[in-house]
Amino acid sequence: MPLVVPDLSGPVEDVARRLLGHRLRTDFGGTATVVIEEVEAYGGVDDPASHAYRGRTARNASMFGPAGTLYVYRSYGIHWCANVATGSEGTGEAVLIRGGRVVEGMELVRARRGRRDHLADGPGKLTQALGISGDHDGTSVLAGPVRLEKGPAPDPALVRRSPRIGISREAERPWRFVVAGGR
DNA sequence: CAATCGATTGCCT
DNA sequence: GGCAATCGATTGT
Repeated sequence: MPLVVPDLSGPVEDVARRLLGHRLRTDFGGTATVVIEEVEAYGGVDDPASHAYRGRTARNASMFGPAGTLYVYRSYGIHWCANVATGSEGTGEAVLIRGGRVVEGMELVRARRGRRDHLADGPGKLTQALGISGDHDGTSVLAGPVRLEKGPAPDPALVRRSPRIGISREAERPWRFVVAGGR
């Protein structure tokens, strides 16, 4: 019997890479699904680039939840960014879902985004495409309303690894994974 | 209590 | 390629 639930155990950078090819889906107001093509891993209190670095706070509490807990935070006062907590409860490790390709609910996504392309090729764009907001912070991607589902892993030859984007500290840690042809 | 600054995006030149 | 938009958690006085 194959595992039907995403495996979120193990080192966070391994989980991040594993999430490539998985799907993120929402059903409210219509169904929209994105295949994940870009992710970044963030560690817990030992990772200076992570929101969890300074310990548990009101904002980042979801990062410290059990694996599968959705951590949604506001970025630049405008956008929402979605992460999935991984590892053991209390570690603060999470994977930032940075980008993907819309495979279901195309017209719904286009309406939400107000444009016909570049629908989910960035963390803020992806959350807008799926209708994810702070309301979903703390929910589990294993139970919905925002669900993570297993999908076929991409060709390993197409997976690129690079430093994380948009951060000032510990920028050299190569914990960003992208499927080539994506961003 | 006031100041600071993003794990970004989209429109401008 | 440059930069404004926008807001709340975090940090400083």
